[in-house]
Amino acid sequence: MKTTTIADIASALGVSKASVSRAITGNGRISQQTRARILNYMDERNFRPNVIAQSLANLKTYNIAFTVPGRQEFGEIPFFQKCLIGVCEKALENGYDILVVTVDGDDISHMRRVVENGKVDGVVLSRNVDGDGMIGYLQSKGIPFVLVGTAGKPDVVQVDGDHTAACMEITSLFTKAGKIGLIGGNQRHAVNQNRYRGFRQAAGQSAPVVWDAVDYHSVVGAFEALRAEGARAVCCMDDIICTHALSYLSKMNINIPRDVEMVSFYSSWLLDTHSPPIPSLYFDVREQGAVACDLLLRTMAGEPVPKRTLKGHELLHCASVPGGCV
Amino acid sequence: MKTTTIADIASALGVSKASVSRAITGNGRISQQTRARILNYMDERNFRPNVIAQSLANLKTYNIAFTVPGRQEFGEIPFFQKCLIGVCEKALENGYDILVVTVDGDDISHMRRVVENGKVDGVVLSRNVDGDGMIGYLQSKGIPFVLVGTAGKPDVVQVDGDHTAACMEITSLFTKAGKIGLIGGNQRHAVNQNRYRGFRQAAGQSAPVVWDAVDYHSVVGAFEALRAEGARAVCCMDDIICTHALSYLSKMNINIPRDVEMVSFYSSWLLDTHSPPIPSLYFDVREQGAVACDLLLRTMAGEPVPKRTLKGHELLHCASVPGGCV
DNA sequence: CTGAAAGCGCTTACAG
DNA sequence: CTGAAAGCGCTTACAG
Repeated sequence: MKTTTIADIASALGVSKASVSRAITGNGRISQQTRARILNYMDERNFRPNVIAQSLANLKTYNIAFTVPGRQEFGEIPFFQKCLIGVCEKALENGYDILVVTVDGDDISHMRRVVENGKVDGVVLSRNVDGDGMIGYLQSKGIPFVLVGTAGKPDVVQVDGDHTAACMEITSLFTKAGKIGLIGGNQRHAVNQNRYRGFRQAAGQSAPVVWDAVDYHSVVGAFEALRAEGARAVCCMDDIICTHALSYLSKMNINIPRDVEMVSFYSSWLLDTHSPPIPSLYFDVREQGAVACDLLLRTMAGEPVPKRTLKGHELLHCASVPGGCV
Repeated sequence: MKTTTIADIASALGVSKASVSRAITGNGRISQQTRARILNYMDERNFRPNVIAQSLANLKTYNIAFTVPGRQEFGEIPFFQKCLIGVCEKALENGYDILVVTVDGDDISHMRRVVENGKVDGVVLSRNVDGDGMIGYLQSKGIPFVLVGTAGKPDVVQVDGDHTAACMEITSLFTKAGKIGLIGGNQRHAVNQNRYRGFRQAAGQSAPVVWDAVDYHSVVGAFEALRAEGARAVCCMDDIICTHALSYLSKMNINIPRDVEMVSFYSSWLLDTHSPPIPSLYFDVREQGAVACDLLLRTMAGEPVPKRTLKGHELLHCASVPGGCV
């Protein structure tokens, strides 16, 4: 079926294409009357202007790129889904759509293609890995972008939970219980560095830490190492690590809290229903995505925006903290 | 900075825009020599044609829509991420990008907008919920689409795991153990209906089933109801249900396999590391996404494709099946 | 307030 | 094989 264009509706109404366009965009001078008549007619026919043509005329795409890790690093956590939804919600509200761009390790070729093909007006980065050239590339292209997460560079607009403060807060609840250890994840991830920092601030320089626990076996190894150093409480850097650890505890009949205290720096429905529930930190990732997208849109509109936005957290399952929370 | 166009490179090389275009697309007659010269020059300058302009000229967008549920139904499983990655991989290979479209309950307005604005050439639907008007809408618009999942309508191109066969297979491993019960999820989901069917085929008409266990408490209620009916083995329709159940068992000190056998119709890294590991079904969702996208691309190219593609599954943790697997 | 015309960057018949 | 021209569907100065 032939698609109808503004030319069709113009001739049907006996006006010019220009007037139709003005009715649609609201730009330029046009009488309320003819505008209403045109809009009304379009509504009846359920006409929608072709966005591609608008894009070409305006040199804007009404698309925003959102990065997700490629197949290797995807993981089993729904982080990216949640963030994506937040970004999507805000984008759709403003007439923008989200284009997904996969990033495999340090390979940013997909982003290059999308940017250089002129398919997006801006980008939302999720979870920055230090060392890939993404940020430098986007800056060199002068394309607006916002990061959900943390980057060392202070000139990058970023939105994140305050992991350092949150981890310090939850860790400090256990400092009187005895020695505390930390099972850390991938050391390259910026977010893990922030969590580590919070842990150190509360637990002190001598508290034992094991990095790069990325699967069941390395978690078990880390846990045993910490126990060997006399840890009374074990902090897990995220919910996956914690779940692995809990599954090991259950297998070995190690009791919480009698034999060890467990803490997680990241919540999960799994930890909520564990018995006993594990104290953990909750961040609203969907909200962070929405805020990031909002900042991006405002940047694209030329408004000034704060460089660093830190969203709050919640402390879950205080009841499981010996002595309770403050 | 002024963006460079094919006109720029044409004049720089002393040829016409038409030749440059022919060099890019490979369409039309052009000598190997000038083609190579043009391509070479473009490479050096790292020139990429503006896709938006190509879209308008070709009346193609090189975009594919991928649906995800909006914030209410998102859930804690990474299903959509995984599927999305598969779709993305295949799309990118073929020069297409993925546009994310959220669907909230029965509200398909976002899809309408994207389609009627002419922003996509085709769509990949994930997880169909019977009753929303999505399929009917897309058919009425005549836009090509493929479903990852199952729909009742035989004229829809669909890709899915063979849940019915898989659930029948795993259920039948427990039929001699005694009475089997099933904890079901949302009854409206097509995939759940398929799983139910497989369960029925293996367990028989009299086996007890409880539907709509959607959170910890309803799962516990369902579990107790089945036990009250004398179930020796309990099948969980997915990994979330199963994890909730396991967490209840652990709390109540109910032992596997002494007190009850547990089975899950959907795998998860959580079940893998549970002690003992829970027999479960594994489907490669990323692959399903890739296959769906491939079928869509072929449909758009006018090739005939099979209406229904059923991908295989794996049976995980047979060792936990009493008597082992066949 | 309204229309005719040029332009966004590319493609593709149509003539050479 | 190559170029000049028209066209994809919309927008926006520029004149009325």
